[in-house]
Amino acid sequence: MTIKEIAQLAGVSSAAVSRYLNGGYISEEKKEKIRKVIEETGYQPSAQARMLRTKRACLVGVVVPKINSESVSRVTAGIEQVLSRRGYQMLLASTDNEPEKEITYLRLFENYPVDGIVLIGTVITAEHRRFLKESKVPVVVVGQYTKYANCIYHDDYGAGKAMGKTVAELMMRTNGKRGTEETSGKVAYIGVTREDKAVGVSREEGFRAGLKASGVELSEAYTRKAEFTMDSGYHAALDLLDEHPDIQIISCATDTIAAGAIEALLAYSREQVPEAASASGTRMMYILNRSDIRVTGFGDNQFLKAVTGGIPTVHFGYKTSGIRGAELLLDVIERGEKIPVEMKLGFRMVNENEME
Amino acid sequence: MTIKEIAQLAGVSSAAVSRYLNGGYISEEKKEKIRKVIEETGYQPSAQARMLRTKRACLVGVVVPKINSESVSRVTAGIEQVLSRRGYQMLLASTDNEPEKEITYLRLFENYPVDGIVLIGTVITAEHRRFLKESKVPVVVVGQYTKYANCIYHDDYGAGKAMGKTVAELMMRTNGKRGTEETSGKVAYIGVTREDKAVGVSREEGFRAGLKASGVELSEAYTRKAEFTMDSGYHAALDLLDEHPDIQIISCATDTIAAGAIEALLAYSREQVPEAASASGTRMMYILNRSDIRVTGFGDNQFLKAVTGGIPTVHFGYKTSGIRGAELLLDVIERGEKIPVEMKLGFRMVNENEME
DNA sequence: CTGTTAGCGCATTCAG
DNA sequence: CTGAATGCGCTAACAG
Repeated sequence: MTIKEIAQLAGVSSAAVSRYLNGGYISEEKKEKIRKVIEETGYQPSAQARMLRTKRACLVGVVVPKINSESVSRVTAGIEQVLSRRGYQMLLASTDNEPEKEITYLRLFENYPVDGIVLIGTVITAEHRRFLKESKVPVVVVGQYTKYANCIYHDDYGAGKAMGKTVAELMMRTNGKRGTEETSGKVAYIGVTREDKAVGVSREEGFRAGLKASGVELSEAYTRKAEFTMDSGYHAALDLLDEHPDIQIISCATDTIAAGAIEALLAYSREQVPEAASASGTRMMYILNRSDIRVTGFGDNQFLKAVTGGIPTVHFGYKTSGIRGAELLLDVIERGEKIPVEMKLGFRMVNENEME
Repeated sequence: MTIKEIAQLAGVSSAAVSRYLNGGYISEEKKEKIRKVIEETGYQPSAQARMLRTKRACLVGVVVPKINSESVSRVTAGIEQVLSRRGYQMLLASTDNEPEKEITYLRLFENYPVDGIVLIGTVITAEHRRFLKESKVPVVVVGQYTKYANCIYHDDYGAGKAMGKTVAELMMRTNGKRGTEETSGKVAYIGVTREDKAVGVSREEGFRAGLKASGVELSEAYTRKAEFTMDSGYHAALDLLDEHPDIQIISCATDTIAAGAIEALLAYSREQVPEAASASGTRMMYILNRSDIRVTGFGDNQFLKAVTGGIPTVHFGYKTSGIRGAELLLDVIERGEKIPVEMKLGFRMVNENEME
């Protein structure tokens, strides 16, 4: 079905049909004829051809690192919220944490009918920068700082620092000492690649600074790097536990990694007290953490909170960043806003006094 | 930048450039010239215009009910795997569990340059059926049975039945009785809307049948309906617990709902033994379930497994359904396969003897 | 091997 | 108000 065929069937010109479709001048009489033909045929105009002409799609593409993530879904929920309110639709492309795929999908969107792109950033490579500089369609980056595009990011350093302080206090409360050898070296950290500036660098540096401010040092032997997966967190934590029996706290760069760490502690407990657990009579009792080890995270994952009761973590305004990001994008799409924007969003500690 | 401009700059025809781009006959000499111009200008062909011509996009659209879901992400992982291997890319559209949005996005994809569509189905309405029947592009439905399109679905009934039997056995082991009043009425079920044929009907009916086969009856007073969210499961479970102090098992239609139920039990335990918990000295000990209540789910969620140690659940071949779905789709896209296919995938019980 | 030509399906002039 | 004509950027014949 093409607009031309509809025009023939209705005995009008294709232009008339086009006007009918787009609200141009047209007589009631022809309007009715066209309406009927369209109804009968079930004709649907090709969005594709329209876009080739108009250069407007009322569509934005969002490139995300992965699909199954609470933080990502909160951001996209925010984006979707403002988009739909303003008559836009949203398409997603998931890169499965492969930066090269990110470029591929950015280019795909660039040459596809989308009016703008939101990149939920992880690693910003030279290729990324080149793209941001040269892109034909407006882009806003969410979750990472960059000077090559409008961006909205979170105060990862501040959040890390706050968490560092919280952890240090926890240690002190437990040990009743301050910065002595007895306490130092007993907090472990599972981070991520430093290529991720927000999570891998700022968050970790902040964490270190927060600890230090309270007189606690994070020793290198007590740190590990993990991927952004539970499984990776599990292995990192296991490794940590094997090598350092004196660990009291395992702080993780994300709640997902923290979930893996909790899994590791669970496995550890089982190993250590298989008899006690199964002989206890109340089979349904799980010991989530080795009694002297606690886990912290970042991201305020609701799932984790539900099933564990909540570990100390940080709430970022993910949904807000999505909202603001979409607004920024629409500003440049619709109003040609040219002034670059960098926006930093705050955070909120969660469960810092958990189990106090 | 258009192909025409490149052609001028390189002193060749636009057709030559097109051939260069698409691997047609072209002399080394011109090839070199064109290569240079393209490099200098950073020209990128408009995928959009190309598709208008070729009617091929090497792209498939996937409509999903939500983004933050392990089952959905496993399906898309499967799809992506075969797609990328065959040179296709994947775009996602999330409907946030609103069936109307599903139609909207299906129509978007229909008129957008995609070669095919995968619908991860929830509710199949009359509108859906109409779309499936009339769609201009091939569609395959994953997760629901339908006769209006190629579909791949899971044995929800069988899985429900197996779970029913498992639960019944659990009850019997615990109570040492079989089908007496003492045991009947003590298993609760949190289901979902019956509009979802797979999860809301088959799974639940199967569950009932499984229980019945073992002499246990599920009484209506012990069932609740929930959305596909943790929060909804939480409230449903709380309600159940309030009304029926004799519940021994809460079976949930999904692991996500089960997570909510676990959260409810946690909240309950806290309420009931606030002193005991905080006075126990080992602050990090969580009691996940009220000692006499267990929770079961469906879906084999890895996150849940990690942090709880694993509840009885069933593993569906989600990734496999994605793989098969994509293969089916490509068969009709590339080879014009016309024979309709319905594929039912099996399941595997997980943790059925958990804490035996 | 190469350039010219003719559309893909639509929206937009521009004369009526 | 309306239709004929033009072209968005590209590819697919077609004749060189």
